[in-house]
Amino acid sequence: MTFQPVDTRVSFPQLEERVLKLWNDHRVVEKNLAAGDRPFVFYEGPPTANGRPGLHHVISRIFKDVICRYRSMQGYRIIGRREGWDTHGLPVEIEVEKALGFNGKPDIEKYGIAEFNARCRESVWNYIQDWKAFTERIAYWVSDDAYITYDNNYIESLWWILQKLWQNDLLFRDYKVTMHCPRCGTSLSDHEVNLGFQDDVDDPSVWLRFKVSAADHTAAGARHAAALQHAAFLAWTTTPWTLPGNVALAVKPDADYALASIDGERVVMALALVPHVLGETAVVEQTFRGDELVGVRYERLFDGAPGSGDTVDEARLYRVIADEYVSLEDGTGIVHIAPAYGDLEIGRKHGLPTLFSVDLAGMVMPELGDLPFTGKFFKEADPDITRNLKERGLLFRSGRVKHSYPFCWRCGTALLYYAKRSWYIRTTAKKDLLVENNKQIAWVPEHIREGRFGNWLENNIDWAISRERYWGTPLPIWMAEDGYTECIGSLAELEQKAGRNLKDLDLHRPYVDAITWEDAQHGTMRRIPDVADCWFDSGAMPVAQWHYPMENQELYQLAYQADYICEAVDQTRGWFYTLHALSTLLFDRPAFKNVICLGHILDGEGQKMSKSKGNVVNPWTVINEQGSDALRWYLFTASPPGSPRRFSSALVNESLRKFMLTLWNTYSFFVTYAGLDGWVPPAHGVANQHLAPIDRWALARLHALVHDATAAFEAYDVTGAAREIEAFVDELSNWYVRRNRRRFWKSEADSDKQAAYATLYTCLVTVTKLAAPFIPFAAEAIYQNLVRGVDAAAPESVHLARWPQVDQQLVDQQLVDDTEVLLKAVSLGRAARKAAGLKIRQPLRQLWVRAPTAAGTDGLRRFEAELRDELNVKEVRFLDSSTDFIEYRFKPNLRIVGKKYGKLVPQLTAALRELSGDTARNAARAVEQGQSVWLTVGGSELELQHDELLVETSSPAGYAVAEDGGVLCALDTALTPELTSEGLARELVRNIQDARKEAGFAISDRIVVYLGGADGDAEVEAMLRSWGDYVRNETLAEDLVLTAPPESAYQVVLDLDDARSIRIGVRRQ
RNA sequence: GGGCGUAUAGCUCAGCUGGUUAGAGCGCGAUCCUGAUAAGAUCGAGGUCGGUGGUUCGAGUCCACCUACGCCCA
Repeated sequence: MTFQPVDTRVSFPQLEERVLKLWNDHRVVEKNLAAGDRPFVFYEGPPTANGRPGLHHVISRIFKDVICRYRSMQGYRIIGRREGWDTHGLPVEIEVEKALGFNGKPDIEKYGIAEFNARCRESVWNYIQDWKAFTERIAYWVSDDAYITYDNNYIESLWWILQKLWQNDLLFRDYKVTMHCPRCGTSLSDHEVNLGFQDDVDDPSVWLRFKVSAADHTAAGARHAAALQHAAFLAWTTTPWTLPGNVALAVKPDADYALASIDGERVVMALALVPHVLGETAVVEQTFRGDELVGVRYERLFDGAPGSGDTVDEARLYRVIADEYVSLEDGTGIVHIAPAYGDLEIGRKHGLPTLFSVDLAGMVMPELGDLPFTGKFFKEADPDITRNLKERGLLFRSGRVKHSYPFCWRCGTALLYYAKRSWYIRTTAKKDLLVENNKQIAWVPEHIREGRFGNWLENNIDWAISRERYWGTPLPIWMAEDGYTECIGSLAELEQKAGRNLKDLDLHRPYVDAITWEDAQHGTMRRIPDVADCWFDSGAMPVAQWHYPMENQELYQLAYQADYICEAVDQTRGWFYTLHALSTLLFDRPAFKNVICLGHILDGEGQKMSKSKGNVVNPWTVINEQGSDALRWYLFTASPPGSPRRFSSALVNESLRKFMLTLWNTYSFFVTYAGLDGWVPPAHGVANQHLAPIDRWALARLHALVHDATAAFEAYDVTGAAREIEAFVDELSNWYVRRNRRRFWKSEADSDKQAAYATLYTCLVTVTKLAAPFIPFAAEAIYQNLVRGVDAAAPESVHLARWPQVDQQLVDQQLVDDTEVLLKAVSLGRAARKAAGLKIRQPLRQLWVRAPTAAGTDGLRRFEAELRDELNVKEVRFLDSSTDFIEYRFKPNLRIVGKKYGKLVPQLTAALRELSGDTARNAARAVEQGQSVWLTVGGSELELQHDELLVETSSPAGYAVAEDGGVLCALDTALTPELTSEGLARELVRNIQDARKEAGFAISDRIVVYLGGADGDAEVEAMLRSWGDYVRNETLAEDLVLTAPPESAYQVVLDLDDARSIRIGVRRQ
């Protein structure tokens, strides 16, 4: 039993296809979904399947996936890891309308709701095959057991929720301003309204007098009523036809208002706007703060008409209110409020009634009384209304204005802002709890909680839930002619009302509309025609996905709150909100505990990807070329999840090369040599005492990684965890493997070699498990070979294996830190060589090295062999302050000193700079030994602690030096003939190796080497006398011949200097 | 118009509660190292840390305002 050979020229897309087959053959997904004991609850935010999956779906699905995989490896059973499909709503209807060539609701009604809804039901599955293939191919592991929002069971649960809200007085009927087309007789969606905005629409612009009433001011306003007698409020509007709907005037509470006189009359308006509106001749008599005017009553312009069935509280009408929403940008700073035609929110906030002036056909209502413009179309009534007001002395000024205004995209008629009866969920009733519950949620990125989401909750308004549409969850509200309503909470209840079996009833329109019953008191009960906002469908999924409470009561007890959800940032006002709102309203608790909120994916230029721009990246292209793992890794590591990211396949390629291939090649290296040696992991592991220091380092580093990656995952810091893993793989490959290659090559199978194998094996297996949630395919392939290949008892998939645990025995932070200093020293040594023009191949006599602290230098001592080898020196010496050939420089450790000495810092820095010679050396010694240093600064003596100083060293003469952050490497550059000779030997070896490789020889081929032109060269001959065996050994040369190579040998030329060269030939034995 | 976020090298990103010479990877140039590697190392070119002002001994970091972009809302 041994490992399968691994090709370094791997094709990840092909490998992934093979892994998919393995998972299918062994039903791994199924087993994984069923595994675990402790519950971990995940909620799937349902996408709509009526479009092709794109890159943004990849990112949200893999961020969902990675956390579930991690938890699963920790032994959790993931509840709710299933598909979910959002199937209702206007976008679906629009698609179907487009396909049928329809032009709005009348076309649909003519076509028939039953047939139309049947088309909608089909259309949501247009791309389901794409979705299924895509989901499998990116390894998003969910069960097929999807919840579907149009399902009867799902709808029944929604009814239960609605009834519960109803019972708690949280579902109510009130006006809602919609954009209404008077000609088509229908409300338009936001989307439709946006289609029909026109700029530069010519409209009237009128300034009006609202005369202060003689009496009946409320207490607050009464104080100033006397001063305001015979004055009028000035207000401005571009829609005179809304004036009969006026119920109040609004001022800005903290703005200044002026009582001004002009041409003998007294008017009230915002002080700041007086010069602009009244001109220079106006005289300000008195000023008030806006909120001082609250309650002042004024004379109505017209008698508006209440909505049918409404009773109007006269006392609340025609008074000044104060609201922050009032702007001083234009107009007079006093705003005419007509809730029926756009100011409904403010009306509700201030408890104002709603009065109408025109009907749904856009005609001025006869209820206003006998007026010259009664029965006219609202736009055409404007001049008549203006004239009427002028005749009554209420018009202050009039003109025309150009602004933007919405028109019906279908028929071009000016739209009406119109308050219609609508159904609301009273979220404001629990606003404080919404805010409180949000504080319990852990958001990634954190700022969403207080920022975007928190703000949204602070400004909460009631949720308008009804839609006058067809393809949606029918609201289960039945109403009698007299307005009596009942809310039905289940199919059983409806059956009881209807008095018959409804098991086969499709709960959608129009079928449900046909269910009526007779109420003894109120007569025939009919369903209201509205359907629910489809955000209600998805927001209710925690309940409805399980058909609770009709089914799954026990399951629901586990799954009533999600441990984790993840969607893109646009869901803060969408799904995140509706989940949160419904959970708080129904159960007083947050719906989810942790949430990752993803930024959007942009194209390479930072532009939003959209079909019209043609810059949409098809995920399949990337998956087929670079593989799902590479794409996943890129998306996990490239930037923090909450940031918008520019996508480029070049960067996916970088992930592939930088991480995937580094891991793969390390794995391949291991398998190659383990295969040659027939090495398999020993049953009882490797005894600790056989581990080399670098093995201990690798294991200490590994367990630090396990700790850090686990901690990052626990904080839902996916990117952090991935970046930790990437850093480790890099060090494993470029330090551990590179340093230890010879231990794997050597022919003796001693304990040292065993230790190397065991160490590398442990690192690879462990890191593979850590990487498994991120790159499920490659991790599986590696695991199958390294673990399953030699241990039939191991879990059959890495995704069924357990998450690695930190082994405290192996943790050694000191060793990890010391190695970091070593790596730094090695890097500096190379820099020093580079600066002196000395190749690494040329051995040097001596290296001097020091770390910033004595302890650091001691840490380096244990790596003397590594330093010698890496930097190719004969001897390593460690510097301390007793060495007198270097100069010391000092800087303050600002992090500590800055706070302590404040303004003294510049002088202190200067004083330290002055230290030199023996004074400096003494100070350096003191710092090294942990003693304090006395220094004269600004005339007084300061005692500086050893950690308040940073010591740097400068170059001794005759040495090649590099220094950074207190680490110093100094190389003795003097060359002896022996050193030169050895350098030449290594140069020769390198050239012969190159020639072997270029000639295409196998690693184990024995060869003959010809050295043409070397015969008689004293330097070369001397070198061969000392180093001939070394050269033969390294290059597997049976023979070194000092003659020109024959034609049959592969040849290269090694230049010794300008005049001399060796013609090297290699030939297989 | 409001809210939130983002802005650091040609590109993608680090930069902890303010602190020492602002870093990494990719790309570019040069050199080196290399019989696991599509890799690695060193050096170099490339930064007014979006702008202006402020607080501070000291600002990429904190504050204010502004600009551009993105998202959401109006």
